[in-house]
Amino acid sequence: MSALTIGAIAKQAGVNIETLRYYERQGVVAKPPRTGSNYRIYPEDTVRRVRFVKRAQELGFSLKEIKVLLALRASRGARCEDVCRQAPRKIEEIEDKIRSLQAMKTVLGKLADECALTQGPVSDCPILESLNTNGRR
Amino acid sequence: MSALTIGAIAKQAGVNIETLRYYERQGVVAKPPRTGSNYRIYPEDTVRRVRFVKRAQELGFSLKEIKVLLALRASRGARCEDVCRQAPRKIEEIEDKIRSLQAMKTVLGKLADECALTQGPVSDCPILESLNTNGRR
DNA sequence: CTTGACCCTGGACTATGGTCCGGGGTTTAG
DNA sequence: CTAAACCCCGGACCATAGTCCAGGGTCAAG
Repeated sequence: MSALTIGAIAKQAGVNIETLRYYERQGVVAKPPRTGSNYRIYPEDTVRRVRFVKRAQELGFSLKEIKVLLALRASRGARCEDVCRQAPRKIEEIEDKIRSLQAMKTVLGKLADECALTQGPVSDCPILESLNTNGRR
Repeated sequence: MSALTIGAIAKQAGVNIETLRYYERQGVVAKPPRTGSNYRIYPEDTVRRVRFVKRAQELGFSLKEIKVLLALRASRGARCEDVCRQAPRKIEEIEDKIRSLQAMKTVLGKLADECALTQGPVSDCPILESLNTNGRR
């Protein structure tokens, strides 16, 4: 039920074995205990943690940032508030990204709408016009 | 009013000169004409284009993707629709990113709320609990 | 007890997105 | 005219996030 080899973790988490070793070097995944023959043996929930890392990456967090996110738990001497104070800052960062993406979506959406009304050649294309700068090549 | 040197563009767009030359190599910024002494002279709107690139990058688009975005205009033989068909796909990608970010924001927000109610030591911290896996170092 | 699947390490290699450097020409202000 | 400031190119170098490889040990089935 516990004690998985690196290969099993990799398979379950959908990552390369090398990636796990890399994460270990980078400190985003705990150094697991070793068997007598020096094999890593991971607690089962490592899979969850790796998936968390992957998810966070998809959201634009770097490994360094993810380490910070996870370090929310690492401060052994801290009190809950010390840890949880970090959350709002991260939330704001996320909100900023969302706002930026929404702005871009709006722009693209508007252009696409205008496009739908324009049956002409490229020269009339609203998207092209909006990106209009100069010729490439 | 037009004809800016690379240094002027860089300054106005807030990027390094090297970055502009790099963008040129990568094809995200048009190769500008040269003076007799081989200096690049850029049309003024290059600044807008570079800013667009920077903005798009902040939204998680790679230079390659940005090239595609900009290539919406490059297809000389295409009609408007051919170009604008690309937009919805990009919009969906953006929406996916937004959804992911919102999900993460929700999770973080919930945890932060729980945190506010928890005056205890780290051992009681909801964030730590949620990230709970195993010890590092 | 051998074979294949798995694991170990250290180091090289990849791609992306720049950034810096040397060596050398140009332009402009004093 | 000269010096500072600017530009050119090619190539090295950096960080991030992996990925691969060589050379070698381990484990489980037959």
